[in-house]
Amino acid sequence: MPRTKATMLTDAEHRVMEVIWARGSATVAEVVEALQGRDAYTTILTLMRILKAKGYLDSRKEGRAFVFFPRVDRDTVARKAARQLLSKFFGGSPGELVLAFLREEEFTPKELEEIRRKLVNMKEEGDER
Amino acid sequence: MPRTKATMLTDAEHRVMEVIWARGSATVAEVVEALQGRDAYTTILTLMRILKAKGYLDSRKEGRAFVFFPRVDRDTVARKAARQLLSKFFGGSPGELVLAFLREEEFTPKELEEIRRKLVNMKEEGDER
DNA sequence: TGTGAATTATTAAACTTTTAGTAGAAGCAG
DNA sequence: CTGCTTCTACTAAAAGTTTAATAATTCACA
Repeated sequence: MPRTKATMLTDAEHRVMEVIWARGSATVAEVVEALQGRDAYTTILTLMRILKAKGYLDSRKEGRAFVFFPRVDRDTVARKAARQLLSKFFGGSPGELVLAFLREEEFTPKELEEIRRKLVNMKEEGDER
Repeated sequence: MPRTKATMLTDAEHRVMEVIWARGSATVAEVVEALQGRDAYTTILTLMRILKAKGYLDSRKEGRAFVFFPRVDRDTVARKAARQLLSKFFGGSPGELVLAFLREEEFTPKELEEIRRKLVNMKEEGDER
């Protein structure tokens, strides 16, 4: 039985993607710099090659170097990761996760206020229709 | 540079842990049965050995077979996984995640009501002090 | 045009994950 | 006690992850 294809970002890949999402695009050298030399140049190069193979990045030659840019946007990846977490631990329901955190009182007062406001807005919108 | 030790549950490990969390404890054979023969007996055995080495499970000999039981409870693991997701994608803030889902309106009305109620309770508790 | 710096390509080592086979121990059924 | 069944221990192979060195290429400029 072949192992099932892993589709999520690994930790190392995620570090690289964050840099490129933040900048819009980047060369290998730029990612290395942004990560403050955490990894060797060739390590980053390998990761970016893998990310391209996986479809997360694309690249075009620009002058001497390749410029890489995202093919998947951050929100989409974030949402997918969240869904996966939810399906594993929270019965697939975002509400369960929220309630788990609420139970632990792990929100800042400011966040709570923002969530309340948002909920009120949604209720009003719902009532109008 | 040695690679940084991965501490989270892998997918295969997670499947096994879910069975044992649900039952309280289980032998290898019981896990195999619960997973409906998805994996060979020895595959599950290997995973349970790894989980024991990682500290997620412990075991005691009982009759002919080993009975495995959790050393870490599900909520703790869930919360840790959630934290990791949050730190990767949502600025470490549970509120950000909630708001992301709220933006997408991915809650059921029942969940929304429950969250509202919970928020009101928390507000009252906060006001009393 | 040759040389040095930058960049990419190739290769791979060490470890983890996923999958499982085989050998051997240990208990139960006659 | 002898063989059957159950279970564990040992072993391992293929793929994925993380890390990086070395070789090859290419461009700029002296």
